[in-house]
Amino acid sequence: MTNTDRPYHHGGLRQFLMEAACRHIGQCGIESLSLRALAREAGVSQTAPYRHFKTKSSLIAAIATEFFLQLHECLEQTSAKAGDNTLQAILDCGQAYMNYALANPERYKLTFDSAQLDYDQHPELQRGGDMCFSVITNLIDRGLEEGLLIDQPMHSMAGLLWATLHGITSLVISQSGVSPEDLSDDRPVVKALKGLIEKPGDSIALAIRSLLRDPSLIQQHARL
Amino acid sequence: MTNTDRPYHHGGLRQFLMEAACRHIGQCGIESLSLRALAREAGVSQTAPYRHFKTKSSLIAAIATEFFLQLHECLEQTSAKAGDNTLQAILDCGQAYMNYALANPERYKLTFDSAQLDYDQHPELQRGGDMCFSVITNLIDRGLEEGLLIDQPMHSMAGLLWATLHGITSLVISQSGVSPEDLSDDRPVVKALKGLIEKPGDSIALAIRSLLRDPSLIQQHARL
DNA sequence: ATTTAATGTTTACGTTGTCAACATTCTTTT
DNA sequence: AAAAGAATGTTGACAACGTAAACATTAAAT
Repeated sequence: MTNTDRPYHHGGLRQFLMEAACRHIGQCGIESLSLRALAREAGVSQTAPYRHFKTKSSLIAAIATEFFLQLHECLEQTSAKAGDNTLQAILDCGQAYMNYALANPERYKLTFDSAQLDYDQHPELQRGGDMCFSVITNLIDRGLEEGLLIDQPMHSMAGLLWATLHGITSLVISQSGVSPEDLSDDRPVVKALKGLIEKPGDSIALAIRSLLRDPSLIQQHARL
Repeated sequence: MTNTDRPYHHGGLRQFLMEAACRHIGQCGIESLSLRALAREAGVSQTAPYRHFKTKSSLIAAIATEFFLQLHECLEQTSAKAGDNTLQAILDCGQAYMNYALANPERYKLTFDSAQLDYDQHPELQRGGDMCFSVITNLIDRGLEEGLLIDQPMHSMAGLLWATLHGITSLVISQSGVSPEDLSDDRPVVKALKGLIEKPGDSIALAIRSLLRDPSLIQQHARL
């Protein structure tokens, strides 16, 4: 007999666990996530979560998958808003990618953490990654068709763009405990990170410059 | 009384623990690193490691610090080898960064994992990062002085270059369980990663193109 | 009304990180 | 050479975790 008045069936335990886990991850990080603690918070026994998730890892995979779907939705909307302006769409999607990730830093980090997630065991994670990447590849395809981009393999340019966005985002997140106000000393690393944090649009624009057939086009979007 | 013939004093336990931990991390990842298991391997009691490291986290920080120092050494040597050719030095250091990281993927990942390491608690980690970054900033400074690079803030360009190298490296590492032979299906994500793995030099060259005052200079180093 | 399935609970195990107190031996000081 | 101090071990203990197996309750299906 539990010590609460909650009926025997929780009724929405799976959803509760995912939401509570997202809150915990956002506040305390993945390292201290504990199924037992989530079960206590839900007011159920410590092994009840195992009725909804085979393992702790399964819960984490579900959270990462959901994050991919949300990120994809955000990128699709951003791409659609830019209409026919391919360069604008690429810039906006880059900015949106970073904004979304930086609004959910722990979940973003988690989603690419091979210590926490085995993509081979979770095809839905592979599909989620594919969906997000397809927004980027579609825009690179358009850019190639229009002659906007240099004549390089689409996958190389899409891969580099993704790697750059991922790199900026990851570096900012890994230093996320340090706010811009704290970054007051004059260490070069700190100044570089401050630039990435405060003017990510400029960094993204500079990165995209490498893909442009006419690099001067970027000057309409950033002072480069 | 232990069940071995080892004298009471191990004699080199700290060094043993660091080396054994590096081997373990390289083979099985950070998630399953256990001080008790390392103590067993060393033939000492399970709390002996706490005479050399205040916490498990202290051991991990020591490993990351050592990695930074080794990476710095590698970058300094690579930069020196290129002599006066700044563009070549930047390209070579980019390649060296990736090569070194990809030869030690789990330690590289660990070194930037904010879930494992609190840089504020370990100033030696901050110094290690500063040292490595200084190789990059020195090269960017030279490039600016020579008129090789566009007229942008040094820290922005150095930050972007670092972020790009970090992004490529991190993405390749997070998919490191998938070898190029396995990447045989035609998913765009897989093709992009394959490109990053097989021709990192091209990706680095393409990225550096964005910083060059004369982008055509990169054609001497890659078919772009 | 009965059966099945979903979703809870209880009991248990092995493992972990870490603490405090004590033990041994190496180094330093007198 | 002896004593004191420091370094580095050991032992006993605690609280917590993830997970498994067996059992219990109730919601849904037949």
